[in-house]
Amino acid sequence: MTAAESPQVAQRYDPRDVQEKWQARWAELDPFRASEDPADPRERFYLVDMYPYPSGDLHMGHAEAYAIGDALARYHFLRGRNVLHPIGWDAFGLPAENAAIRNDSHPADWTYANIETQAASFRRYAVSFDWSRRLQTCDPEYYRWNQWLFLRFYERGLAYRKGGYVNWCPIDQTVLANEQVINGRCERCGAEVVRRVLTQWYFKITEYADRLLADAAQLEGHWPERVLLMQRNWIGRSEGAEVRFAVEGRDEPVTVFTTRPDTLYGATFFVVAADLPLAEELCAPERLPELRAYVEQVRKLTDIERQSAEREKTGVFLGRYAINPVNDEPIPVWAADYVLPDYGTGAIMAVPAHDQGDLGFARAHGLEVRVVVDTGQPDPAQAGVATVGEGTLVNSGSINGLDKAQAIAAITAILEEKGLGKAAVSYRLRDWLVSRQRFWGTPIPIVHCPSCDEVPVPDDQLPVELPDLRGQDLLPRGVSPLAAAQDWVNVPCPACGEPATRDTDTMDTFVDSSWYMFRYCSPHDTDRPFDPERVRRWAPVDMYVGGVEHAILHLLYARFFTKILYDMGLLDFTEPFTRLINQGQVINCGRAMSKSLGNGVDLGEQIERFGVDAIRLTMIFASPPADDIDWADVRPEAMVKFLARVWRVAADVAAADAAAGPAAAARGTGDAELRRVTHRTIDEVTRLVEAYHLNVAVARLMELVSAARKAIDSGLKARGSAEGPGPADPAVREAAEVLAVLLSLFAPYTAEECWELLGHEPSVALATWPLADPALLVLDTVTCVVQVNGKVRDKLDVPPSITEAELRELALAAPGVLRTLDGRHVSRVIVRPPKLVNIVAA
RNA sequence: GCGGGCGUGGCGAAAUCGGCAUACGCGGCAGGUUUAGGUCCUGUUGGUGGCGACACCGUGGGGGUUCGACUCCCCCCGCCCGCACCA
Repeated sequence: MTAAESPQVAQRYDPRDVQEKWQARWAELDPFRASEDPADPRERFYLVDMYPYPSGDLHMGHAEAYAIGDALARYHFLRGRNVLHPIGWDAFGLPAENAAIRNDSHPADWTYANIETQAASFRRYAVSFDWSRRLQTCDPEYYRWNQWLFLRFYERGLAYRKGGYVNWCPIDQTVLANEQVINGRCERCGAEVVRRVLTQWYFKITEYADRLLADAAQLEGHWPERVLLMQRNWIGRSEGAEVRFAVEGRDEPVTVFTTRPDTLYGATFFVVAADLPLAEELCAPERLPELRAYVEQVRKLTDIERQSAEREKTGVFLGRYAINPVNDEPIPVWAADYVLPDYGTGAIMAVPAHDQGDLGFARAHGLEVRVVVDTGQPDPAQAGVATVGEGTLVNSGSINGLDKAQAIAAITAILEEKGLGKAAVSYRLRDWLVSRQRFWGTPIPIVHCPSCDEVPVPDDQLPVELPDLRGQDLLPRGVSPLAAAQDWVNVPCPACGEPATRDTDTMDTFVDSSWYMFRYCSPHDTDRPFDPERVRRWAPVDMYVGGVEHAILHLLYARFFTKILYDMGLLDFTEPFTRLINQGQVINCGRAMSKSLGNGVDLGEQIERFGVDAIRLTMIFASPPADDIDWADVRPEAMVKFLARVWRVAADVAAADAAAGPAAAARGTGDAELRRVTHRTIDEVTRLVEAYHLNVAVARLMELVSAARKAIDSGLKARGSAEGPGPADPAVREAAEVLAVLLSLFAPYTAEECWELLGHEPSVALATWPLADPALLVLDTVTCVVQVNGKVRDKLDVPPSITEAELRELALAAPGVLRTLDGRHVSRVIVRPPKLVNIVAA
């Protein structure tokens, strides 16, 4: 029997032909709207795909991410849950602004045009969004709540302004948060970041460092392990002690942080970050010119140069001595750039014998290296390798002979007793720098008044809307373009009414994305950022789908916001995303797609060629969700073929029904063998989807299609001789229906076509997920593998209920076993009924 | 350097608990349909040896535990990711 001969199906199936038809029907049906009815008995499920940045049309990466999210969302819909699956746009940001400068237009033009393009693409891509909740962060109705939240943070001391070293991107002409600097480069444009001293707004995320760390335990097992790990590393908690050193010529002692207070006797010099005002303070007057020259030199270095560990360690002696508090020994004070100004206190006690960085400095400048922990390893002064392991304290007065842990406890106790220090914790995490010197973002709702200083804009004056700037007005000048908008900047002080000026910076766009998942719950609320009642119903997000590139930035910030909102009493949970799955990247020929490599693949083109269903299926089938997909390795045409096979099963059933009159066949009857396959498929696909093994789920569907095909063809071949079930068999219809519903997770158009062919309406989206009949999952015979010394020598068909004794006897008599044994002595028989027997022979 | 992850056919990948390695797909091969090519359909496809029944080898390498190891343990090699003077 061949396709060409088949009387059942003459026409060919092209999945591209049915897309428009179903888009129109779905728009009418609106099947995915989440219900807010508190009386709705369905279990709620909240699934969020990370919202896109509207940089143009959707691309291959979006196609993968949303195919995964949509499959899961549709699964929960079909399981009868009240699913919230919203979409929005991360619509503020630099590219819009740069486009506006190029085109002499307003960033909003570019932004909203791209959003419309993407929205249309999402509809074509058949993603099951609740479109009524769509949000865009550049809408004043959205960003006014950024401002509202900023003011609440401000009231709590969590938003504050301070001067200090910041990361400045010379291309984008704005400051960046620490998290946005990757290997010393701007994460957006790749330019080398330089350090500048500026007064900026910060969110006090460091105050939440411990909670961010502790609550990560709740996410264990539900978030990818590496994301949790990256967050833990980023927060970088270290335990140690603060030690106060008196310094000649200064009244106040200088505090240092150390993780190794046990090595205090080994401190042979003292270093302060050269570019900290403290360095000048500590410097002997005659050494000042030298220090200043050095600092000048340091400033010229980029962060990349400065942080290179191979570089010779430079520094200058400040002509002063600090007093080691445990032995009153004077140690020289140096200024150097290997000590960072913004970690710990910006000053350290240097223990060259037991710290590699300090050792490098000591060797470069001829400073003493004194071993105080005997680790049994070679002398660091000779070997050039600091010893950091366990050992016994030596040269350390009262703590001699103790081990590392004992010594840390002892020294800490001594310091505390004498008021010279205490146990302390330090974090690598810095406060989140949120102000930006660019236009297309949320204005910071603060007014600067000559007499009242910082004055919050009153809530009833929110939103502070952006002024109407466009084109050249937006050129980066090192200060925010907002500063040039005189009409906008000059306002009466909300407190005293005298002339004052608005803060001209805008917020980091990561502020927008730190709480959008709550806004989705009541996106049209005009009185507050979100309705706590509704958020309580939906949130936290049950499933969050997005790329691992946000492992630190967005996810850390969103967790931070959630904790603040919890503290404000607006949420009753402390973690925003219960479960997280990362999708991999779509690459091409082994590399990320890029214009410069010319290996880009256009999503729209792929869809034109193969249709939406085939592209979605390609994404899902290629690999597990978290793995990268190399587009050079996949064959969308194979998916087109598969879809046509599925369709042909449904079409054959429909044709057989038409020939036989109205199908009266009873459910639950028909070919038993096919029914078993169908129900096993239901069972397995359900389990696989629950475990996110979507690629394997598709493989199971392919097997079901093959089984259905065989059942149909064998019946046709028989022609009255009743050799096989044929297309009219109820089991075949059952298989086709199950197939349509299960397939709808991945290929909604084809699923709809099949569902319709099988006589159902209006949409497979309103179908129910099938339940496997347990009776059909039990096999009446099982293949038992019989091994001799671990090698398969025979196979037996046995009933699943076979006893150990019976199976043992059968196995020992199996021909393959007898042949292999060839009279050898059987020393042991391991029987695992009903699937395996292993015979151990001499 | 530190931390983490991963190595399975020619390729993408499967393998609940330690129990038939390579499901499913791609590619290849053979056949059918076709005037031909393509499409489509069917079969086949880890390696070596053998006409064959079969035998041996085989999940990066080496060792171990076990009746039995892709799976657990130790050592090594390779690749990927994160952090990288954080005191």
